Amino acid sequence: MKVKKPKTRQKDTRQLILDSAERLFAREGFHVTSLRAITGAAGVNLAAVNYHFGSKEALLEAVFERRLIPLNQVRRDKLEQIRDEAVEKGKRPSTKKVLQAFIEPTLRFRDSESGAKDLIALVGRSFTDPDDTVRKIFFRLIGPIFQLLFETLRDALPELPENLLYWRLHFALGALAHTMHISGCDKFLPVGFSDGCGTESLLSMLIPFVTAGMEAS
Amino acid sequence: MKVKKPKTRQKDTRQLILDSAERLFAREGFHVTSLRAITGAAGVNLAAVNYHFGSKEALLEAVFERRLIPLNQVRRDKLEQIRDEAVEKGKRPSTKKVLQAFIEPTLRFRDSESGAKDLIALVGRSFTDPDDTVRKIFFRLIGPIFQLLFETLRDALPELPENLLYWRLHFALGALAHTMHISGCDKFLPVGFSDGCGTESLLSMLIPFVTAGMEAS
DNA sequence: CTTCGATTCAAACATATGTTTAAATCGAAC
DNA sequence: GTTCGATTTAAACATATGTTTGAATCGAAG
Repeated sequence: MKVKKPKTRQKDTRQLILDSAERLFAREGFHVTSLRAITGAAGVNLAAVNYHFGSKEALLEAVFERRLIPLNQVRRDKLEQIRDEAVEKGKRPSTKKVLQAFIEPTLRFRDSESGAKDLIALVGRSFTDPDDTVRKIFFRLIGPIFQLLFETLRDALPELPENLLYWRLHFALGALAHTMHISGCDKFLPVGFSDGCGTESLLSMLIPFVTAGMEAS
Repeated sequence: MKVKKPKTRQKDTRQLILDSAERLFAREGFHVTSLRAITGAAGVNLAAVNYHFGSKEALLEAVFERRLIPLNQVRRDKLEQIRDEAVEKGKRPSTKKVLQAFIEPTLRFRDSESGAKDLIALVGRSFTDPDDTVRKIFFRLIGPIFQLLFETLRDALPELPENLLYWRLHFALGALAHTMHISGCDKFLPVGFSDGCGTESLLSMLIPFVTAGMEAS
């Protein structure tokens, strides 16, 4: 018989490792974080990582997937809903609503579970991580939802040349990634930035910013 | 005799190490790049780094300083010129001109010398580098010019609440950092992005974007 | 209680890192 | 040509890393 969880301890160990790795990968970086640091903080044996995940790289993949797959589902649903609504009404979707459909779940996700903030900060940085391992795993998970966002934005702004839309989206994602990362864990917040970095406050500032940028004449 | 007179080899070795380190730090990251990789690519002995710079950390500092100090001087001059002009005319500076004064020299710098593109990409990422060493060195060099940019922007948008200005500037810097990094070296450009990523083209897209975001109602 | 596969554990492994050392080499001033 | 300080060089050093191993331990089924 293969399965079920006859043991209570297995899930615990896997979960403890994932939590600890998520936190440390986000705060210290993937390569700088050692398996000994992860297992030490998690209170499990060093070999547990390779037993349960196979390798450090596979652990990173699991850290990403655990939260990014559900988050992507939410973002996809919202984007498709906006698309359907537009088709139904025979109108183009509003730029602001499209951006909102992507950004809101992303930033709100920070408050959903403990540790989610770290994952969001990690994702914010993975965009431009110099490490090929990190970027490859990241883009495999995030690529399709970006494609959908781009296409929905094209519906909202059909008069914009595609190349310009492409780059403006990049500017917006840069602003979002920076926000995700800098507001993700305290160590990256310079003094004076602590005010008004609650999720709702950030949303009320970021969405008008990127909307205006996207629609700039 | 195309060969330069090797009167003293010191400058040559230092220069070779700086060039090689700049390239590798930008493309692979600070911690992932080993001194052996740097000296190997530079064709100098491993111990030369510690002899000429003292440590790997001091080498990173030298890599930053070599280009960032001159670049900061240009940005400071432009910003102060805009400020003086505004005072002279008794008007507030235009938001677009302020942003332009900071962004234009930054992106144009990419084309100034070979290797500058790598440095710009490295700077773009250092904003949110998880490594304390990198961030500490970076903010020491970049902090004062950011302060000046913030103050000049406050002159341009005095009606904006300071906290909102703070965060909008952060969004703009996020867009800039992302652009600096992604357009800095080819390995970070997904397919399809290669078009229109020349400096002038980027400027003509980025400056209207961040200006509109800054001035959003 | 015994058995057996799944898990945990301490130890070892092979390799890579930044740094140091001490001898060799170079370039010019004497 | 000799001398001397500055540089280069190969080797060693101490430490850290991801991974593997084989025995110990655990939990329930027989």
